[in-house]
Amino acid sequence: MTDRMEKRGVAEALEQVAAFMELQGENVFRVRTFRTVAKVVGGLPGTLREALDDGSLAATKGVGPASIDVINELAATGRSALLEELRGQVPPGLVEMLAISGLGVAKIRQIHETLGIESLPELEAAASDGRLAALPRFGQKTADNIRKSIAFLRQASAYRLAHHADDEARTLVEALGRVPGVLSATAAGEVRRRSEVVKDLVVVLVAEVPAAEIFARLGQVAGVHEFAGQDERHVTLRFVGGTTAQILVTPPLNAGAVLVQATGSDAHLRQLEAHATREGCSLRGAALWRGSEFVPTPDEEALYRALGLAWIPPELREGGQEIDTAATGAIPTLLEAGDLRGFLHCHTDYSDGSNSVSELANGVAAAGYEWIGITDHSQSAAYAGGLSPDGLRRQAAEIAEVGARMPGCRILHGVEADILADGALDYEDDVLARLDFVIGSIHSRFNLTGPEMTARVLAALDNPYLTILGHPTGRLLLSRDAYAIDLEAIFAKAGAAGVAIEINADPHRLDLDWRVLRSARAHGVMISIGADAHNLAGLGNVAYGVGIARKGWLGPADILNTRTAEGFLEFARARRG
DNA sequence: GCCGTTTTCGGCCCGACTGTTTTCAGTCG
Repeated sequence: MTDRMEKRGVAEALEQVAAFMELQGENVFRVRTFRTVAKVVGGLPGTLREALDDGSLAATKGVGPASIDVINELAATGRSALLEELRGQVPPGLVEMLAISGLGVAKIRQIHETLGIESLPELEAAASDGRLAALPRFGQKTADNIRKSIAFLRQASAYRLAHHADDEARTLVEALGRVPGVLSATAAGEVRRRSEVVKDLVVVLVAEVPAAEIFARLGQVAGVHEFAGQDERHVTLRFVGGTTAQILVTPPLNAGAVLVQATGSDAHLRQLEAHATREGCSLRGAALWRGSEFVPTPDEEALYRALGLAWIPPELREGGQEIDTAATGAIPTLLEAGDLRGFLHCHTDYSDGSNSVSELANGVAAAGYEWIGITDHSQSAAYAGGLSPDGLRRQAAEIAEVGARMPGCRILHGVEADILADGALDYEDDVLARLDFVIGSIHSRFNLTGPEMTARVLAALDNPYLTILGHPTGRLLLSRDAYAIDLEAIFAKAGAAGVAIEINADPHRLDLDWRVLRSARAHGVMISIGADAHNLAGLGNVAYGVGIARKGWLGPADILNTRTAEGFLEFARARRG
């Protein structure tokens, strides 16, 4: 198990404790404590073991002795007596219901107590046959919304977020790479394409022995529960816990063809097949053939070269223009993580982040960035501890003080200002003028109509202090759709006005979507990659933002935070006149 | 459950929307 998996497992157990307690009617502040501690554990920069041993976890604000006891037990045994006791007292199906939008603790308890419902299928039935709508303070709309939400959850459950898929794939690749006879193990499919959500885990094994021998050894891999759908090159592994993965085995001579086919989207592979046909070739049986002649493809370059194509980065293999472009040899240089000089969009303990200005700045400097832009929440975001103008002033003083001790990394003072319902930013101009830059984001009133939402954002773009439009569509992957907004209109105005638009790199958001990035650039919009980090672990979000930028064909010059601190400040100042 | 202190007990995030109701409880960000 990787360290990230261990932290995630413990964090999830703590979340479960909180959910069970909440459904039991436990004190809301006790519940909140377990949620807070779960977040802290999930956001630890190093391993859980280190944080327990050096006392840093126990010293973290919000983490007390009762939590440490539970975490110690989970770390040592993988179990928690507290959680198991709670499981015996509350039907686990009720916890699943907490994920349904519009259902909170009170309604779930009401449903449980009056209708005896303990599972999602039972709830779905009651929402359809009128029993739910007949309950006091329920109605037809509530029942319909619950039905819709259950359907959405079922559909979403086939996918996982990119960072979860990454962790699973990494664990799998490590384990499979150690199987005797395996020369290399590579995650393919959506993980390798750096997709925002992942349905299928696919791993390609290059082996020096026949596939059958490898298959015979897979049963010994830790956690493998059963095999399914086996043929001569391919097997589906099912793991304890329900994860499944497609495993492909290839001899070295064919590794390129197999990896290409295991990586590309259906659309990419269809286009590739059509291109191969025009070249007098075909991809059959996971190999490349020119007429009836077998063409060896020891790596991907060999396959693409044989078809008269430049190698295509996996992120681009989505069936867009990549094959036509590769035929002319003009695949652009894509953004690399190392191109980023500045770290943008992070929250400190001044609002809802868990680290101090100094801790974050040091973490960012250690990660090799030249500058960091601190952006806590603004005053209207009361639930996130948003800063009053006075809070901003105190933070400015602390940033100046910390900055004086850190010559290697410049600390810029920004804010993530709410865009209010009328499009105004959440401070008066004189407050915004004191900041180095401003990210504007929507955090409330999501239910405006498309035209209203568009007008709201267009109005915000008129504010000369706005530097970057944050998470522009508000989507939460697998949980909340983007709000209705006319992105083309936003792009046109932002491009003309010199406002950058964010790729929010939080793996729950990845917003802008990669599919619209080329259109944004065509309108002259500068793109920034915002980590939206709430703790040191959030520094790792940037990799997902880089993946999305690459999927959108963006290069270093398209990205605002590849500039020096001074270059970035010039961009911000250019609008202020 | 945790914190902080005017320290061992009181307070902890709050305003707006939704669907129900006909004045507001529950949910959400």
